[in-house]
Parts: sequence; structure tokens; C-alpha cells
Amino acid sequence: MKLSKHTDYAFRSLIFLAGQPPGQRVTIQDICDFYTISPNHVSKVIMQLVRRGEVESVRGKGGGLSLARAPEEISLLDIVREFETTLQPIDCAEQPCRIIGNCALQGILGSAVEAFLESLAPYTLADITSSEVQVLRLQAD
Amino acid sequence: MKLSKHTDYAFRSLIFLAGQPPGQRVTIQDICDFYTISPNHVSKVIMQLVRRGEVESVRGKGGGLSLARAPEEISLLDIVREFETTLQPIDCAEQPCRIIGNCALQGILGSAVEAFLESLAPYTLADITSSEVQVLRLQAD
DNA sequence: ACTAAAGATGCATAATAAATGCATGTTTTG
DNA sequence: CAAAACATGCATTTATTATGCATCTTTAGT
Repeated sequence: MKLSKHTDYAFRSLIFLAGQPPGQRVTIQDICDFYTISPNHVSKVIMQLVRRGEVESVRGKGGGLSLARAPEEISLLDIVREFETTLQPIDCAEQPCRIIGNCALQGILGSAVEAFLESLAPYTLADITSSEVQVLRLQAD
Repeated sequence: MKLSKHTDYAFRSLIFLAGQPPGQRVTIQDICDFYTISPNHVSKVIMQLVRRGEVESVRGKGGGLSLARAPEEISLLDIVREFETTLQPIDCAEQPCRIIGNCALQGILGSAVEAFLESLAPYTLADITSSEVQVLRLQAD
């Protein structure tokens, strides 16, 4: 039971963007250099964030990326919901299960996932980027 | 974010066993026939349950499987803990992350997993096998 | 003692999903 | 018009999961 790297990369990209001085644009390359991950991947993740309205991208020479919203307005729950392809702990329909209809397991597991998500709900990007130290580190490249 | 089939098979096997009349033994083959899944897999899952003391196995001719404990004493949380290979939503150590030390994300995700597990804690096998109807269905083969 | 039933276990293979890389297109500034 | 930088699709690789095969061990019944 773990989250996909897409989700991971989304978080990291957002953290990096949040660590920039206001108005500063960074390229996908910058993000990849910092974390040593593949540009192709980050590119796709960023695209999703752009479509969702969390990141602003400017194309062409001199372009780049920046946060489109304040970190306080970017919910960690939303990110998980966006990038996790499945949030069903067990897919009972995948292979036909003969207990269907009387099985309470689905409900119990479903509410456990709900508890997981609920627990993320109060947090925003601001909560994971508040440290001054971290911002300094992000610049120190 | 989903659970492995091992966990799924463990739940199903336990449900099937709990649905048997007291003293009745069933073979791995019975379980596989009922759910149409592979004996090899179930065999390994059952072994883990035997080692943990949830299932009793009798080898040799006329042998078979039965619950070693009352369903009320078999915790769903224990099963998930046993069969999920990883309960870390993001493995920060896998690829070195430059934010380590200042990143609050790990803590937040960690407590979300805790919430997931906590939510399972109150339930036992009895909670997912209480329906009379289900027991009837399990026999009706 | 022998045979068949049934669990126990290790190894090899296949299937699936995730991750990565390559190639190419599009937009925009200078 | 050239270069920078985002945008996107496709192919390949990798890793994990799932499955299947082969073999061993135990035990009841004859």
C-alpha cells in the first residue's frame, strides 16, 4: 500500500515551486536537476497540475513554471486524489467474488481509505514548506 | 493505493473458513474452487496464517484446514499488517531526496496511514461474516 | 508397508503496471 | 528565424505481482 511516484513527483515539484521567491519562474529542467529525476515524468506531472490550475506555465523562451495559487490554497488531499489512479483497496469487481452482496469487508476497507484521506484534508502545501531553512536549501544550488 | 492480492486472498480464505460448521475441515482445493483462484497462491497465504496461529492445518489424508481461533479474535488490522509488504506511502530513502530533514510531508503521510490502520483496528473476522445468508451461500456448493 | 490424499516449499515463468527515455510538435521571445 | 522552453505521444525498460510447475513431507486407510 503505497502512493505512486506520480504523486511523489507532484509533491516535490510543488515544494520546489513554493520555495522560489515570488515572481520567479523555474524550468522543468531546474526541478529535475534538483531532485535528479527524469524530465519526461516531471513534464507530465506538471501538465496535470497546470490543467488543475495549481501551476502556471509560460511557454517559449524565457518561460517557465510558477505556482498559480498561494500554497495555503493547494490541498494535499486534492493532489493525492488527482494522482492516485485507484483508491479502492480491493477491487471486488475485477475477478468475480461469490460473496458479493453479503460482504461487509468492502465497507470497512472503504471507510479506512476515507480515514486516510480525511487525515490529509486539513493540510496544504504551506504546511510542508513553512520552514525557512528549507527555502534556503532550495535556493542554495 | 491498493492492497495486494495476498491480503485479498487471506481475507477470502478466512471468510470461507469462518463460514464452515464447527469442526468441519476444508481443503485448499475447496477454497480455490469456491473463488476460482490459484491453489499455489492460496497455499502460501494459508501457510502464513498457520504460522501466525489463525488457521490450523492437518496434513495427510483426511486432513484440511480450519480456524484456530474464534472469528472475534482475528483482527482485520493484523491481517493487513501481515500481508502488506509496505505501509510507507512514500519511500524517501529509496532515491535520495534533498529535502530530507526539513520535509513535513513524511509525517503527514505517516499519520494518514496510521488513520487508515486505526480505522481497521476495531474490526474482526466476525464483523465480516456475521450474516446468516452468507454462511448459507458458502455451504450451497 | 504401501498408496493416495493433502499440506509445505522452492523455483521459474508470465502478466501487469510503473517508470523511463526518445522523438517530435508547438509557442514565444529576441 | 533561431533558440528556449513547454506539450505530447509512443516505445522500451524495469519492477513488482501473480501464477504455475515440480517436488517433498506427513498421515490415514487398507
